[in-house]
Amino acid sequence: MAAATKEQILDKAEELFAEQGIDGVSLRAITQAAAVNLASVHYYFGSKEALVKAVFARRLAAVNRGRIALLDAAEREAGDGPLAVESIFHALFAPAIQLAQDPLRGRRFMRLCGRFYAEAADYLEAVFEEEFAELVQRLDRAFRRAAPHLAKKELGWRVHFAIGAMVHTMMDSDRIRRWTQGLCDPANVEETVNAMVRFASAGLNAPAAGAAANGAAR
Amino acid sequence: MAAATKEQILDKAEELFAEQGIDGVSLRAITQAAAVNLASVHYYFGSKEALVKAVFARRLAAVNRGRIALLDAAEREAGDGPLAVESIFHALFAPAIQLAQDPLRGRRFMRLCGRFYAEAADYLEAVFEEEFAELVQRLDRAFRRAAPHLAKKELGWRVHFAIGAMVHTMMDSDRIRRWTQGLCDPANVEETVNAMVRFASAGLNAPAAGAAANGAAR
DNA sequence: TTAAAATTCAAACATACGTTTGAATCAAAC
DNA sequence: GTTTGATTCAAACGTATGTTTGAATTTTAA
Repeated sequence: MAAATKEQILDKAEELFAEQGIDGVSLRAITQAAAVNLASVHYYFGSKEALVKAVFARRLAAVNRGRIALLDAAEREAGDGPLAVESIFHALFAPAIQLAQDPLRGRRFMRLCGRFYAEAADYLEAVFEEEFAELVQRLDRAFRRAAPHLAKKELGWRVHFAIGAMVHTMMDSDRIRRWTQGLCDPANVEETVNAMVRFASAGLNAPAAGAAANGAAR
Repeated sequence: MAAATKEQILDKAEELFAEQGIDGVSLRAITQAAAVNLASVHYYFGSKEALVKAVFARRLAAVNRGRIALLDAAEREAGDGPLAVESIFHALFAPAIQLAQDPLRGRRFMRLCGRFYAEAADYLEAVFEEEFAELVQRLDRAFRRAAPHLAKKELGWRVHFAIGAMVHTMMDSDRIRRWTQGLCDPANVEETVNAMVRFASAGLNAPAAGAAANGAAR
């Protein structure tokens, strides 16, 4: 029963942070929900800030490891041939959206991840830079290989937009469901990822700047 | 010098909220930055919550009015002919990104808008629903007209993703600039909106679910 | 069983917060 | 010049926060 307290704190913190944001949740709320003593947080983590980092690090590393593994596999499979934009986006999206499959904790952490990324709290920025450094490099190289016809500027914009689509989906998975009366459900991981990959890939390969609007062509 | 205090409070609150989030900013910080007395907030607004709503409402209504005006113009121009997806997205994106043109206040509010949308604070939810009700209906109708070949589900996903791209750009306009070493600059409104419209339009018109990944075709 | 370490606990600490108060100051009207 | 209302001000209120403390309790090991 030793480390159980630590885990319970992490679990409840993750849950409450996702629901109410980091600033909106007090240590008292966390410890009460976890049925542990208030001082336990400082005993195990040292400070609230350290707890936030721990909550964050517990899952993000795994997600990014999953992404890089998928990227490895895609590049290995492509060999010397062309690398599909679709497989890069799949590697980027799937491990994150996958979190939604755990109906309780995963879903909440997905939301929290998006929130962290969106809020970009001061003291988390460093963790971010470190945690994403390798992935960013890998993605950059992969996209440049998969879409060599794209100017650096357009590639930058479009990858940025694609990440926006992902983060938005991670952050508020309920809005899309409400808005479409349940038709689009982020809990359906495969469908969500596929829709996202199709959207992002088509967006990445959009006609270049010069082309004028040409209506709703198929 | 009467209403000047009120405006100063709104300005500084907007600025600080955008930088540090709503919970992260105290009334003392706001009033000190605005060089007004702490009690002024309650004198003019009644509570912090009311101040937040005021900050929010001051600009969001204008943005959505701009969107609907552009939508009106696009539909009028289209007449009975086809309505271009591009012009719908332009109506949705441009008034929001336009905020970036004001190098000080607008930029900050753009970030704040994204933050509001992302955080979706409890007591703002109602304001949101009300403020966006008309726009959502108009967009829904316009997209169904411009892209009648799309299934409701796919349309839902893709519009959701496009909004994600926009919100992400609004929320952290610095990350894309840093990431691309200044190549992509959201302060360049026209370029940003154009890139976003191209991306979203191509994403909306992506091939349907059945089509397998076919590499980086142009 | 006993000693030592790890963990839990209730209580308090200092600080920061949103809010309220009532007097002081200012602006304009008579 | 006096009066009235609007505005500003310093100070305090009550509460909630993160953190610390030191004793009580449990666990571990010999």
